[in-house]
Amino acid sequence: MRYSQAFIPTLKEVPKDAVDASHVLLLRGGFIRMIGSGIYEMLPLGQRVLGRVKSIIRDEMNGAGAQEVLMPAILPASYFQETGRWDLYGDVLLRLKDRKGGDYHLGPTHEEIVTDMVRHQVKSYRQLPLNLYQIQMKYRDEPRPRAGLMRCREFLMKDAYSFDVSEEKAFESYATMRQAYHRIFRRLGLDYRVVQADSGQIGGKTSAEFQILAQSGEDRIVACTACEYAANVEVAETKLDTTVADFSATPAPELVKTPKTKTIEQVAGFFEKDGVGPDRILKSLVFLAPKKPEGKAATVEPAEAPASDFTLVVVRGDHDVNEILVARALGVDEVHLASEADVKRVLGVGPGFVGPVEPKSAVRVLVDHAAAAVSDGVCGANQWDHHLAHVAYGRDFQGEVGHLRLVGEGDACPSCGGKLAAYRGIEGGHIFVLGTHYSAKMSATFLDEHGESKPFVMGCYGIGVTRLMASAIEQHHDADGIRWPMSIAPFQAVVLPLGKDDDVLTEATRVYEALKAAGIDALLDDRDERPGVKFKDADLIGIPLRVTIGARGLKEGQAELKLRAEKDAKNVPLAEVVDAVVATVHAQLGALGGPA
RNA sequence: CGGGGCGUAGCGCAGUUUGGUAGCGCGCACGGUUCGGGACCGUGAGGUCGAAGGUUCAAAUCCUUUCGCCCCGACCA
Repeated sequence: MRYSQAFIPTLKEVPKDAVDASHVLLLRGGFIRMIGSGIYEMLPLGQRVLGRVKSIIRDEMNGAGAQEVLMPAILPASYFQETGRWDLYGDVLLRLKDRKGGDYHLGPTHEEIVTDMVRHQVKSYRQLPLNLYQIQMKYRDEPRPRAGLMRCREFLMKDAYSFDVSEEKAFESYATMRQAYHRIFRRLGLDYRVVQADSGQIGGKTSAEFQILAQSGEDRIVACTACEYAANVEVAETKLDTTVADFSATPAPELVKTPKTKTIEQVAGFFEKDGVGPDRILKSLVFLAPKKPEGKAATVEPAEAPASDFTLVVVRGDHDVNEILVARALGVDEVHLASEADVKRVLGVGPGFVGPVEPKSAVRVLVDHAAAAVSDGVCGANQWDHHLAHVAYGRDFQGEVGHLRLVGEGDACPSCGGKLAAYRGIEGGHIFVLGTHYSAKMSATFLDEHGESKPFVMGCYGIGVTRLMASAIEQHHDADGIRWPMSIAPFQAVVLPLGKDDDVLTEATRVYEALKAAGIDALLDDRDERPGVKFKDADLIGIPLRVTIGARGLKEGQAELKLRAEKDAKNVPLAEVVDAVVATVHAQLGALGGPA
């Protein structure tokens, strides 16, 4: 491609709405443009990168035995109604009506549709296993789209679905996909971790997330520094210390006036003189967990919720409550932090002064192991502006003890006891064993070798394609711009002729043509621009290899070869520069584990 | 949905407090000089000031309503 004919609208200034590196650089580099909140169009450069990501995914999916299909983005309501997700999905589902008033929606994911496809066409165990995938736009009316391509309302997703005769076989399909995902993420040049995860609304019991490590990531994960254990903090475990407080030497509880000390920080500040840190403060949070009718969103008016719907959860001041674990302990789907008004109504005192010692109402009390181990703690006194010092679980308050907190940096690995390290991650892929969750609801069955009718055992496997494109930038950029991995760069090499000298342009064009002939995807910056502009643009859009040809070098028969990711350039005889580029491109692709 | 911020030329912004006929930088067009890290000089095109209503002799500016975007939180594959 000749730059003079290319549509690459780079920006010198940072668009004001962009914050994260990937967002800023995709906009500045002329890769994408926003059309509405969470809705973007791909400009030529973006489309090129996307094409490369897609082709790597296709390559590995096909290699793993999956077959590509394409399902509609616009779907009649009946399929999601069949499994109940028409109601469950709530506002996230983008709904529309056709001219006759019929209900439709844009597909947020396609389990129902693919299950329908298979139930109509597959009748025998002889036709299994089957793995079907598509790369297609997904639509979710996110409560808050953000960070450019990271969280969009329209986004490109690769979603695959496996169908097997048994749970055992389904796990084999799952393992195959897991391996394929490893190859895909590696070829994309991403630093990632596979972590245990919550299965969320999709359903199913076994799942793993492919988390791309990045400071800007929305997810928090922990990984063991000594073994393979890694998990999303939502489900992370730790080697539990189930020691219970030894209060034999603990003084009697003492009511202390603590005006205006509501937060842990303030309480710790107040009791600092007594040597009490956050790890000796008992934090009490009130959760509302109404049992909700099957398949319906919670309808209980908070103002009417009885005390029995509230739960007091006690954790150490330096710990955070894991709401998923609380919900699990209570046997409900989800819990919500109670409103301030509810807390006052039920416990007679506001947040900050609530405690587990003789609460005003008979609320259920759950105590985290670590909090139960505090032998001389401080907690809210259930009176305005008062805390209780010298309290201990077992003596001053009771409750059901369990694992309720978010695991974090420094906690003990549940599998080997080593130290866990905390990271932030971007969820790039998520793989699930679904079991018969969808097939049973949709009567999707086959006949096994005994002539018996059985539901398909399914798995599903997603990759956020557009999100991966942004993730790659989060991991590969510097102050000058993007540093694309060779495998997904919009061009593999850029040839920069400098100056107005006709001989320079002639020679640069010769090199460019030779690169193309050698199978290199090259860009020739033949624009009538000053050198600085060409350098800046090349760095910004992140082309991995740069061949610079100037008047001085040309006289000496030299070109300059520079890797975007490295600081220094080196001179290469013009006669050898094409070979050098070809060798470097192949070496880098090979290093990423792809075909060279 | 709660909190905060912002909508003025393609992009980034000033002007709003104290109403008076819309400005700067970049980009764009033309001419000239320049040419290895986003050059310089000159000329020029480009704006229903997010939208609607109101106050006023006069509204980007004041009042009301509304739409949109971003950030934090809630929520979320």
